[in-house]
Amino acid sequence: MDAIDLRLVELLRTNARLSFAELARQVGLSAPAVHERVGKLESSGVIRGYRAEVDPEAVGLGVTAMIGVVEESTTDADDLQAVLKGLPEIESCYFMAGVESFLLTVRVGTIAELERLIVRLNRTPGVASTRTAIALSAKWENRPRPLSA
Amino acid sequence: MDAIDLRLVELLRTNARLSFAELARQVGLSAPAVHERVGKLESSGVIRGYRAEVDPEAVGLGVTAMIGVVEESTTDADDLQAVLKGLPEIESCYFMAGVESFLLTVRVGTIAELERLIVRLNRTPGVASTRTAIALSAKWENRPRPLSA
DNA sequence: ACAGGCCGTGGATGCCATCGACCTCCGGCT
DNA sequence: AGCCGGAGGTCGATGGCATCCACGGCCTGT
Repeated sequence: MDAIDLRLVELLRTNARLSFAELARQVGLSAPAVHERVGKLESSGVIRGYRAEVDPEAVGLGVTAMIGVVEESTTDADDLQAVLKGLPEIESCYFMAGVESFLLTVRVGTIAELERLIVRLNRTPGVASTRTAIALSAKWENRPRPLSA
Repeated sequence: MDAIDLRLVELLRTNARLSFAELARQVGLSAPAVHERVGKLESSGVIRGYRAEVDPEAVGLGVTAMIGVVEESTTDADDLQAVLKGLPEIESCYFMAGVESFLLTVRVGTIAELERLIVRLNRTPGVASTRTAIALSAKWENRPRPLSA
């Protein structure tokens, strides 16, 4: 993980579809060398995958919300996590410090769908309560931070 | 935006580095046809870009937190948003319903860095107060939701 | 019926991905 | 010091891919 690897990560973070030849030009190595480095970054888990970033509204997921989940004290967080994983509306799931054990970012098509999701969450065993905040708009999301280090 | 477009979006969302030839095989069209469709999806804004997903710890950003920002009533949200945009630690920024006008997801290397960021936020004009919650771990992030519609 | 636009296909061409052979540097051992 | 082995690089070759272009079929409105 040297400076060139970091540079490759940054380039791919900004545009995951750059060709190896183009990456090679940017970092001053040959294409096979870059190919091998990127392969190692992938298999070592530094690069987890490549995602197209899509306008959520364009695919019918215009409603974004954050839901804090407080657990019942009797239950196991792992069990609850497993249940949450089965809900496709949950885009991200963080285990948090604080009263709310989980913070979920959720993407649905309509407010009605959000309501159904909240009801379902409150009914699932292990959930004591939820608190949801609705995003009116995303100013920006998943902005890649310049990697200086 | 027909079923084939949706399929292409879903494929690229899962693996943004698929070749046009491979996409073509998956959807049953020719490579040039797919090339043209994807080009239109990009220029119409459905596809915003392609991002490598990186293990944050591997690039020295092991601390994730969510910060709610409540605005002073006298200030303009746009001005505050502009200031926030200048802080590279802020990965995502949502304008929210509720007391906290903005919800930020933040990525830093150390707790000390987080502390400095919070202090800076509280000092910026227009910010009345902040509330931060620290993520102990990310169970999953930016999971692509299967697009059935 | 027909003209025009949209969207597709197929072929051609130059670039790219990827493999293998080899080179170079460096650290550790004899 | 000299040697050995490994890591990581370059170069050249080759097969596949991206991309341009000409062409054709189908829907739609006249």
